[in-house]
Amino acid sequence: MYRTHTCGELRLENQGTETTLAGWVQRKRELGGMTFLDLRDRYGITQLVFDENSSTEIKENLKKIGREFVIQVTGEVRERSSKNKNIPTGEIEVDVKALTVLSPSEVPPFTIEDESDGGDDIRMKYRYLDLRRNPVRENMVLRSKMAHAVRSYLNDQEFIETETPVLIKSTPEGARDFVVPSRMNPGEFYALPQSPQQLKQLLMVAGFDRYYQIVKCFRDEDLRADRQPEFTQIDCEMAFVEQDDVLAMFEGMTKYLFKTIKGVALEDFPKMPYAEAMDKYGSDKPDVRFGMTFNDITELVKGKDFKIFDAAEYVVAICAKGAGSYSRKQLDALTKYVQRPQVGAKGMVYVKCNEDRTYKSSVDKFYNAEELQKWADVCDAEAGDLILVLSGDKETTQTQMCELRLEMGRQLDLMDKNVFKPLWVVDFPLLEWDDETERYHAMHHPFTSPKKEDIELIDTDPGKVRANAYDLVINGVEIGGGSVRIFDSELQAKMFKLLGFTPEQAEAQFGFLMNAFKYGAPPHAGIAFGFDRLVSMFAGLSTIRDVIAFPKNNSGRDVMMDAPSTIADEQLDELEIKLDLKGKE
RNA sequence: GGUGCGGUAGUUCAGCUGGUUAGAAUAUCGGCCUGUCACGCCGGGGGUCGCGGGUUCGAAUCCCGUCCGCACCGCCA
Repeated sequence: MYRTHTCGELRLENQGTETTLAGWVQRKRELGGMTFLDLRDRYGITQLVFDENSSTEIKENLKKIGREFVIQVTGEVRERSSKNKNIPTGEIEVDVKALTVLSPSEVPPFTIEDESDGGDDIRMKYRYLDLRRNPVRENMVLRSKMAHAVRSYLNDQEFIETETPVLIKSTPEGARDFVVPSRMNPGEFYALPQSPQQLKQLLMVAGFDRYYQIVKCFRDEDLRADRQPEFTQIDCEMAFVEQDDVLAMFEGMTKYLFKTIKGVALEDFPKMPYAEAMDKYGSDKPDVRFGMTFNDITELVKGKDFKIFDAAEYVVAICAKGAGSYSRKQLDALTKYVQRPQVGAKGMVYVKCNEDRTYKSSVDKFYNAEELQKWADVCDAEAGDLILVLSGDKETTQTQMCELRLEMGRQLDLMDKNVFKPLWVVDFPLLEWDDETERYHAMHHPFTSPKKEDIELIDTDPGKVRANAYDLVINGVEIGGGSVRIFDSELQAKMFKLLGFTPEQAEAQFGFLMNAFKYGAPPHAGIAFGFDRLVSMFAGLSTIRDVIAFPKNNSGRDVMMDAPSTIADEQLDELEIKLDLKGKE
């Protein structure tokens, strides 16, 4: 037996008992005549004591032991003469009578402590050491608990957890596929699923009624702090439901998670149409923890000889409460912020609302106090507030103002990460015009159903058609999204045509789904949650990397395994693949 | 594909308006220490300043290129 107790288990009431512990050496403290050693496992830390009375053999062994050695000790639990209130085992220690080195360790490249001295780079290379650290392990434990809670909730609701294949068919819509060559079918490739979308719809045709899966999905696109090439979805689908049924079910699941895992009781989630989200926040994933909503002042500012505003399609203002005391320097920094290429605004207009009800603005030359007063009225600005204005074409300016609003939210400390404000964004457009390919793309995916009342517009004004599609947004993060699907093969064919597929292409790509719909497809709808983002939100992190055991770096590499890598010529021969790398020697 | 920031001891960083022998903390090694718990004290070792080129009497420092990391834009149905 390697151990009788864990390193987090022993208490004062265990004193006098003989115990055997095994774990990693956290730290040795040598005081000459005696030595303290902190022994660590995932459960905690227990202090071991060695002194004059220890055998020569133990003393010899102890000398060789360094950080991160795996050792096993047997000894008696006794009360400490000086106690440590900071750790649960702080009242006891183990007087060691036998010591075995189970496995030595080289000096680790960074310290295995809560506040490690290691940077991201080195921690990823030695991820197995990083995972020994409490904060990282706690994230993984949180993830495990959340997955368990999800299963528990959905099982109680009669959902069937079903695994779908990872080797599937490539589809040109959407993100780039990761692709796997088939040895038995030379020249042909599987694709890894971007999501099990069609498969779960087939499960509805199969009559499964309620399906879910916590499943890896793969997208060969560039990475971000919140985007990995392989990531985990809580993937769900229901039959004989309408949009509101799905929202209610998964609002329930989200509330259940917040309640059981974080002890937070969420209020009912408001629903906001996409159009409203864009008008008020300039984003389809608004952070509604704070207001500072957009005010369209386009008409108000025209005809005063300020050429920039006169030429603008759209002029938008936000009111930053209490920021009227911003210095020239701070305002210049804000202007610089919106002028960064990532935001791309040409400039920024400000209006300070002074305490004496006068106004100081960067456009005083063009607008008098009376006119600025009107702006302030529209923006609900009072003395001590700051009005910020951007202008240009509507879409671009909305995006830029969205960035500025978030930056002001950060500067004014309005984004408390312990406050959670969820909402459903609904009524997304069905289609999105793509200038590059000069055709419409499905905004969600090609199986999303249009709103009944908008169906006529499909032939006349496709861009105006709204979809039965919805996103769950929490604190400005897109946590989940889904839609009511098309279950009528005629409507589906129409959609494919609209998206530029010939009937032959549609048949080749999605024939299996269209076929299935010929055999009695129930009305169905579904949703998928970004599980990594949900966990990172619960953990209070802005990156999903630290809630993934073995994440990839910014360039999609696993720096620990050094993947991807080249493969042997024999492997290529078997696959009948010949490499011809363009642009590389 | 693009923008920004970064790369200096095992590690995290300082140094960067060019100028003696490139520093600090921590880790590590040695010595002292019987109640520590971030133990303490004393001492030692440790550097291709990412790489290549250029400017200069002289480059960690300035310039160009390149590689790598991070954040973001594009992209992500």
